Amino acid sequence: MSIETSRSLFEPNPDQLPAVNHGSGPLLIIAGAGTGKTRMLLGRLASLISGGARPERLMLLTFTRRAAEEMLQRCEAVIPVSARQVWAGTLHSVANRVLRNYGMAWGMHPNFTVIDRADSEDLMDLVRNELGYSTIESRFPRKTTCLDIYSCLVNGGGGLADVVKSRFSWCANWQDELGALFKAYTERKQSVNVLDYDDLLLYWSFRLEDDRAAGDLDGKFDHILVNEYQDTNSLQSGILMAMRRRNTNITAVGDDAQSIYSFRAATVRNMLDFPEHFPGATVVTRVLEHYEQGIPFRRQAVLFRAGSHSNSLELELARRNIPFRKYGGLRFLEAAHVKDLVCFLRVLENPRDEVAWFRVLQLINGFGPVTAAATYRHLAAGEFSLGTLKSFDPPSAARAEYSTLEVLLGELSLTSTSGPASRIERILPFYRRLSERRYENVEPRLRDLEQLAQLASGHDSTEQFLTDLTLNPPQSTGDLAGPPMRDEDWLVLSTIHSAKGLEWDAVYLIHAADGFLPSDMATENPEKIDEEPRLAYVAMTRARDFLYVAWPLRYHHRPSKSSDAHGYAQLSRFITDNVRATMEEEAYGLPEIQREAIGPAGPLSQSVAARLRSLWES
DNA sequence: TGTAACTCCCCTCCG
DNA sequence: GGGAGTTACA
Repeated sequence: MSIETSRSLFEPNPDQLPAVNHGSGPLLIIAGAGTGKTRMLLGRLASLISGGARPERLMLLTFTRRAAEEMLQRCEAVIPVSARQVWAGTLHSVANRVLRNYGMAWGMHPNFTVIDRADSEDLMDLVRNELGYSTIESRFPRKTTCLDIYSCLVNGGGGLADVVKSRFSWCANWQDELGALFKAYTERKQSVNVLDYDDLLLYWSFRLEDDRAAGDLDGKFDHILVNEYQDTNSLQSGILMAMRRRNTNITAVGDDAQSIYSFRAATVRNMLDFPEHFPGATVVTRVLEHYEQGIPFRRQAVLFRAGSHSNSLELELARRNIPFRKYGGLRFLEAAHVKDLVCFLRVLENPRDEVAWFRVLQLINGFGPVTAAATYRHLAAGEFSLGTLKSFDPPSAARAEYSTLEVLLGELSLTSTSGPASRIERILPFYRRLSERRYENVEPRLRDLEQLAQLASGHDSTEQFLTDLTLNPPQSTGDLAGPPMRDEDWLVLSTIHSAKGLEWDAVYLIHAADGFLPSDMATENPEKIDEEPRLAYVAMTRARDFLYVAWPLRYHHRPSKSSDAHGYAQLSRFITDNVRATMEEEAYGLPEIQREAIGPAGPLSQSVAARLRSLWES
């Protein structure tokens, strides 16, 4: 990257100077889309460092991984060494860092495993089964719902009764059972030494309730900078307030029209209340935007509401050999075979990890939930020493495979094979035999696993590798059309949520039709309905110069199993043609499918956005 | 009693 | 492709 371009990533325009050069004390910057909020925040960071602030005493927080990645890259381009010392990343990853650094002193078990959403659901399910709730006649909420309620409760505050009543009213009959379930879930996490995403924040937050600990931690950071502040929930803003109990240097930027994370209990209130939470705050509003044909693929993006909305488009793109990358939707780590292998590593690292044991053990033919539970009890009786596996007696049909597994785990626990990559290499042959029985076509799966080993080779310790994988998972690799590295140009497909904070020259918003956007899944209460126009606003304002809003004139219902279902195919061909035409500088033909196509349109997208805005501001 | 195999049904968004 | 529910087999 040349010096000019890297400088321009930071160079604030005159409008932004007051914010960038703000002295001390709390500062809130409210600005709309496309006004360079991130640039302003990075400009401020650079100005703090050049003014003598020590990078390791600065915290730079965001709410999505992509935003964090982008900020870090831009940061490193200008201040390479210093940027790496800044405590930068998603709130969750910084929480992890805080807990790994100070957790021991706070009496935490040092080797905790961070579990992702799917693992949390499995653990919740385990506890739910034990309490006998899964066999109750009238249906108890399913594990996903249970975890949603739980998460809402801890992130948003308020009591169980309130949360259930206001957001999960169909579960009102189960309030007592839910309370008992959550208690058991919490205790179980502690006994098996795992932290879920919420715990990362909760542990941090609880620790801050202690005056001395809070004062201590507060004193370690001179400035805290927060991006996308409108997406904080009350747990998160509580942490920020506690971190600024004495030192009041905090800078937050946000856009009240862009709050789209209510399912994470985020509330715009936090931003509106900023001046109250941080007395003496300076509030800056306004600002600017800028401009710039023959647009390469990578400066174009196709956006949609739900991951599955692009399925047919992906086929069409692959058929025409247009390279693309998809963000959001199914991730690498959610693939069953990747999870299997990760669970091997997890039991080696933390033998108390019940969920991981269940997964590993049930790979064996003849092992179901009951035998797996018996094995775990046996392990527990032996203080979780892997050696006790030998003395467990499995059903006869499973004996041979069980003993292979037991020997393998024994070998892997030796220090000579402690690196994650070498462990994966040793597990693979065993896993290959198991998966040839389970899956039709194992080759692509095994390639994924080699990719995993590749990824692991960058880490010395298994614990560090597992944590990194959970907090910063790789994007799906199977989604690349054509040979991935043939050229550096690819089209971006992304859910609207994952596109937040990013911009492209040309944006195609597809399935802008009732039931898709707004989504028919989001109608249970007024707040969620309000959020849909905000999402549309976010999607449209990702476009710098060209915005296309497209939807099929007709959806076919229920011809299931066919990729032509739902009128997707026609839409897909239209988008594919246009993406290519845009890249080749041909005419931008607008076939009949596009009713209210909106093109050359920096300002126009803004005006449409403004019109939408009036929907919820009135 | 526990496991495997079959069916049907429904498929958010984030860390 | 996975979850929930049912059924057949050891």
